[in-house]
Amino acid sequence: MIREITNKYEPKTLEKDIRNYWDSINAYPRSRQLRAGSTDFYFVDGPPYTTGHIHLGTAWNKIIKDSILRYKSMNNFHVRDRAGWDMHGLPIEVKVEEMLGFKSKKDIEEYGVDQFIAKCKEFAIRHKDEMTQQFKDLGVWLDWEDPYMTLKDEYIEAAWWTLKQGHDKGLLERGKRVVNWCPRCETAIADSEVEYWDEEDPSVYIKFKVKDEENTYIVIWTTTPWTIPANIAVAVHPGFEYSKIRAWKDNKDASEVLYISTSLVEHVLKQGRYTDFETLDRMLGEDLLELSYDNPLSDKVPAQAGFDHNVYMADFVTAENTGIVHIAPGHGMDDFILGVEHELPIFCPVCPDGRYTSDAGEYEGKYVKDVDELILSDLEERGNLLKKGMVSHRYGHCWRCKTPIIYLATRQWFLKVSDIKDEMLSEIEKVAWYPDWAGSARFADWVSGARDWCISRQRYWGIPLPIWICDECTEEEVIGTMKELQERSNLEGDLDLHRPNVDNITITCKCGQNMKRVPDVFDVWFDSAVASWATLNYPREHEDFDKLWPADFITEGHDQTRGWFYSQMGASMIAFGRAPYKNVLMHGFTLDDAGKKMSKSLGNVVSPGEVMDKFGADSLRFYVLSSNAPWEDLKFNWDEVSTINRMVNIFWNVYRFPLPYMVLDNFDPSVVTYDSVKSHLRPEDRWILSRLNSLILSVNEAMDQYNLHRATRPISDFILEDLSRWYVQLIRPRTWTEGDDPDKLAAYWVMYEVLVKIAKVIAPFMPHLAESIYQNLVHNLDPDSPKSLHMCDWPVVEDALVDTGLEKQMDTIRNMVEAASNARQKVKRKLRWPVRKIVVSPENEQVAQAVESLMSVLLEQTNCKEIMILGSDETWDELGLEAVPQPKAIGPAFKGDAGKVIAAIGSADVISMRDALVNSGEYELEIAGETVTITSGMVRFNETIPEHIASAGFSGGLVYVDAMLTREIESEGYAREVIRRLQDMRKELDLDVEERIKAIVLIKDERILDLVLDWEAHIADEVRTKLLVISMDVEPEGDLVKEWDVEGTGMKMSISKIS
RNA sequence: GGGCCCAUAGCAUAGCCAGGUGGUGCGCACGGCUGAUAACCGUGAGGUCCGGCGUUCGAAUCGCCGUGGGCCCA
Repeated sequence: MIREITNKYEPKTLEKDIRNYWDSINAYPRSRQLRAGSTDFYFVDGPPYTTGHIHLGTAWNKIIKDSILRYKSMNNFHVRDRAGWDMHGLPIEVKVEEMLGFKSKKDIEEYGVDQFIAKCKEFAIRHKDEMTQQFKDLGVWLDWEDPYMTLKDEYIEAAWWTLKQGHDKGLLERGKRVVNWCPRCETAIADSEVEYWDEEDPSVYIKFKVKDEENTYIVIWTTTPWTIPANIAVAVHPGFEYSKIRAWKDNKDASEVLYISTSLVEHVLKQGRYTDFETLDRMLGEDLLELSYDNPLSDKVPAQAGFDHNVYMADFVTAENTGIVHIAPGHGMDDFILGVEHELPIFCPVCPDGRYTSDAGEYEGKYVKDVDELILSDLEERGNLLKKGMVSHRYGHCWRCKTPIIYLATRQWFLKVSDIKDEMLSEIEKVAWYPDWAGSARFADWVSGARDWCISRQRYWGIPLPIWICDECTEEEVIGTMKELQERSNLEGDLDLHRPNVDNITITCKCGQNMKRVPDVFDVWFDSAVASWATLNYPREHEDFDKLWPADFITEGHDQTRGWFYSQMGASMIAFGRAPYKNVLMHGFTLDDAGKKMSKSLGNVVSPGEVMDKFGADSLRFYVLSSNAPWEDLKFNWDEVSTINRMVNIFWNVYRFPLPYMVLDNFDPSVVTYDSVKSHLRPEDRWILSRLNSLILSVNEAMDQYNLHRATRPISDFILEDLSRWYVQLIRPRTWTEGDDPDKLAAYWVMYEVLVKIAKVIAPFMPHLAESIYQNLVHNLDPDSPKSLHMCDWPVVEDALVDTGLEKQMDTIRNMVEAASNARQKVKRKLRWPVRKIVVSPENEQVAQAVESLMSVLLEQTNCKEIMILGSDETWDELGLEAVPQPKAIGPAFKGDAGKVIAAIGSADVISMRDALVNSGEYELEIAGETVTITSGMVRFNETIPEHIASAGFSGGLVYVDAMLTREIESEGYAREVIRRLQDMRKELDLDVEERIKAIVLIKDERILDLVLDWEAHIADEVRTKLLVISMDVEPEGDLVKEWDVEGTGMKMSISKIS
């Protein structure tokens, strides 16, 4: 049996019950198994990092995934969807360090690496479990029971195996490079781990003394004075013009000679407060090559004495500051490249912890970021400081601990991505990107600028680099699997592949000596990079990989362009030479309602839990899916969520509305079928069925393009506009009839059909609500039906039921009803009062036809007794016509008599005047016995509308509402006024629908009493009275007595229960 | 400094690719309905379509230059 439902939509309990039900029947695994054997749809979950609670963006991400997968599954795809977790890396180490109160790597070493690793693992697993629950609460169906986890052995093997492929292909390289370095974490960090924001730093102009030229200097500019001890060269642009100038401050005798870019001479001199200058020479950058200079701090940094300091050419020099760039090959990317090119010393006198080494002489032991002031005063002492100031500029920071990064030249392991860049670019074109520019513009741009990927980290909690190096002969070997490691190390059984255990495993080199593992771990981005095969347990197992890989679909936020989209592409190119995915949907970010990033410091963070608490998961889901195109940033707005919630609530009411009647009538959809009601379908029934099928079609089209907003918005429109505001209003009277009325059964069948199909259509987006409707309306009646809606097939569009012409007609009718209602307001006639007549002046034949075929709907919805349709040139004869004289035309023609003519036009017969002017263009007007002829330009005609008639326009023409009162209409109107008030009183007493009452109505006005009495029997029926007294002398008394003012007439009514 | 995206009423959005009188929802004001009723419906007021320049008979739409926001990079 169909059951009635609660009055209010209560998502929290409903959703919880549904999730419990899913658990109890194993709905998720069954729904997947059901499709085994069908076409596979291989989805790879971008693994969230296990640091704690999910935020709105993560929720949105999983909601998109879940909606698409549910849709695919209902469309008979066999969905593969292991959830994934990113569980290694510096972020977790940093959190654990914070918990343990650690400040540096020394603390970790003292605490014990094995214990530290254990803490990290515990942290990752605990958070994975917490986050799993939060995702489940959103109704997200992924394989939560058997997720892929980057810390598992089989996963680590996938990473190892991939690196081995890189090694075999000659793409793995160990080399000294300048890397982003976090001096707190004491590790290299990837470009993608650097976070930029504005910071105040010194802005200094420094003079380097030119060798063998008295009092002559090259002027450079820098924001990192601490790199001056490591200065090896300066660079100029070969094409720029430079000037050699003599400059002085007030006293020309104390002048200096300076080399500066010509265009910047004045700027620099202003900085140094020089008062005047003269140009000695001008030259191109390339002419500066023979200059050499002294490092100003060479007395403090003895190692500098051993270096030459010369000028070099570089294209990266810009015409800013001085046009000459200070080069420290140990401390800058460009500097390093220039240094390698010219075989300069890569001088890097800084330790991993950011303190100077003994190579830095007197600066040894000082933290580089602390010595800026000291170095500046040393420079000043030596007369090398031209200007010191401050500047606010973008500076990089470790994105975990927020420490400003420095650049250090260190030995690291690299994957030579730059070697395979072109292949990557051509693979990008083979992938379908949604939206297109995510791949063709954005991703392609990032890849074309890609540099070699530094994959080594000097840390603990990560996948250890599987590289073993011989102590003796420096032979390198990369291990690809655990089995390989067992063989090479002569160890048996499962090996712990994490640090520190794996650090102790040695293997024997060809040369007979021991090989030791390099101590580094992988950059954590490499972990998730291998997800598309690691989640299939490749290379340990091959079967799934051969069948499924590459992924059919992935989706992540646009920050992952440089992240997971890229890391996967890189790793896959190395391992397999092709893209690891076929379709990529890039989604946006969640921002606050002002479009600002949500952040703890701004205090504008909204958690998904908060939203679910207020409105439930389904409303949150529908909100994030419908409010934006997926690839646009979502400005979270509470009001909009609440609007969605209102829509869902209306849907709940729509669903609830027919249930009491169906229950009362024992409606059974297995007996009442389409065939049995087919011949009783009204036009509005056929209309809503057509709309329903058209809706499914548009949802299909949108979903095929992953356009979730274009799928969900029409659903919401359908529910509000078509179902709630129209269809339910239309069928209301039919549900009231008693007995086996075929007209009523037809309405039931249609409503049932619509609800069941809509439940299926909303299933991907609002899975809980959809399931609960399905359980009540389908599974509840038919135990053989699938146990869950999410095991059902997606509804097929029934072309035979689609009638777009009818949809258009209904649209017209609705506009007409609106116009009529508008016109009623103008004559102040409530809808409760019938009107005598509505006249439609249609714009074209289609509109007229719409009125003809949907006449019944129009009559009912406008509460009107008769509809009249005018022909194309016809005007309604009850409208008056008014002649408006045109003085502009009359004046010149009649001069002094114009006034008389105007007056005569006003009193002439309007109809015959118009007819004559239309037919012949002339009209004979009589003025005081004389006849004058006027022409058509002299008069304009306006329709005049009588007071009881109002008109309003609509998209297809004009409607006139004739609200003239007749006795019948007044009588019906007053009767309905009385009925409404008695119903109101019933409700106030909270009576049952079926309950019978006694009612007394006292109306002192005899005329109105008389009018109401015409409808006495009808009133008694409508308000279910056993005894009804309507009179002018029986005093109302009983359970509830009220006085009313009905259109200015006082009435007193009472109702009482009859026991 | 560079790449990509975004900017339309108080708020949120459609329209932009394929130029032709800018729609819709929320909120607001007024009104209606009355056994979906702590629900629902109608009407109305609200727009230099971010700014400027250009192309065109005509620009929210196309182009260029700015401004602001987002992501990514240097």
